[in-house]
Amino acid sequence: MGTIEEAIKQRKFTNEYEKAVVNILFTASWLDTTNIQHFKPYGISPQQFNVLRILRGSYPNALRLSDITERMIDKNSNATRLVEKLRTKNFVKREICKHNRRQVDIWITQKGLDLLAELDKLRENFEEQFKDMTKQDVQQLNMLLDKMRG
Amino acid sequence: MGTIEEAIKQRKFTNEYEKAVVNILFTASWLDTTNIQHFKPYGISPQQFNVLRILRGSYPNALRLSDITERMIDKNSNATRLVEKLRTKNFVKREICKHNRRQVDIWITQKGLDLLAELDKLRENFEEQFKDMTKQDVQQLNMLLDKMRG
DNA sequence: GCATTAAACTTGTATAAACAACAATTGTAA
DNA sequence: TTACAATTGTTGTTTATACAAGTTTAATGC
Repeated sequence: MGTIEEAIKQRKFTNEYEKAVVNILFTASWLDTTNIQHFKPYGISPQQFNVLRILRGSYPNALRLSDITERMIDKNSNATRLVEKLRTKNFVKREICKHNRRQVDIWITQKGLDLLAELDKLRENFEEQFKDMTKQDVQQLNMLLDKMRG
Repeated sequence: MGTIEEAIKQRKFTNEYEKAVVNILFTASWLDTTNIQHFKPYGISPQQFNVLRILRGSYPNALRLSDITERMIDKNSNATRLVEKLRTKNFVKREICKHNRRQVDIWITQKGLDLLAELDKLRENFEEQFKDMTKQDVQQLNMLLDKMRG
């Protein structure tokens, strides 16, 4: 795909910072599109996948909704609705917390774990294409993104 | 904000590639949220802003809808509807192309140019916060993102 | 205790994205 | 020329986002 200039047919940017912003947004959109296509046959969205992975991270312990929100990539998303979508598909279980009835405990189910195991394989293949980058490249990229957010 | 691990309260990733994917998506979401807030008082969305800037790039020449789609950050967006939104606000003008009546020519108006000039100031301030990064850092970041997309 | 405030979710609503299906125009080739 | 295919946009529909307002429960202050 080459440089961002080629990808969006733009010759010049005001400055390198502007270009980096566009580059990040474009790369994210590209990743998202790929993810959507990956997940579609399994009937989940990238955001739902994200929630499932968060819950796998705490398995076998439950998380509260607020924990999920805190850990989500897209903080603006509506965790209530994402969890409800996953619940109707039996990928997660939810229960009002006994000690504080305002809170909701959420677990991933075995069916959810099985789905993730299936998707893990797909994602390994997907990440294969990044192997042109050295481990050092990727570490550097992570460092620079962290630095950019301040 | 610090590292991505802090930002999404996650301790470990499967590997650095996985982490980079999450980091890009998270950073893009963060940028998008900021952009939405920037543009909201002016009644446009980040995508509409993107279209306006594309049209400014070709000003005073028109672009066809297909040109705009080709240059958009998010290729999945519906350029027809974005342009229509901008047209009702008089930021752009559109006309069926005389030579090929399937095509549509689109220009940015003076009102559109004025809006962008106003927003340019905001964005300069916004980019100020990236000045912790050296120019070399940003160039490196751009290079690595380009490399990641292959 | 009782009113207030805060916490933790949920719901409502307007707008936008995802993606397929459709329509209109032009190009091509027997 | 007259089907057939390809280009270029538009429209429909389902789902998701953005964000505000509402609901329920718990904590706090008098």
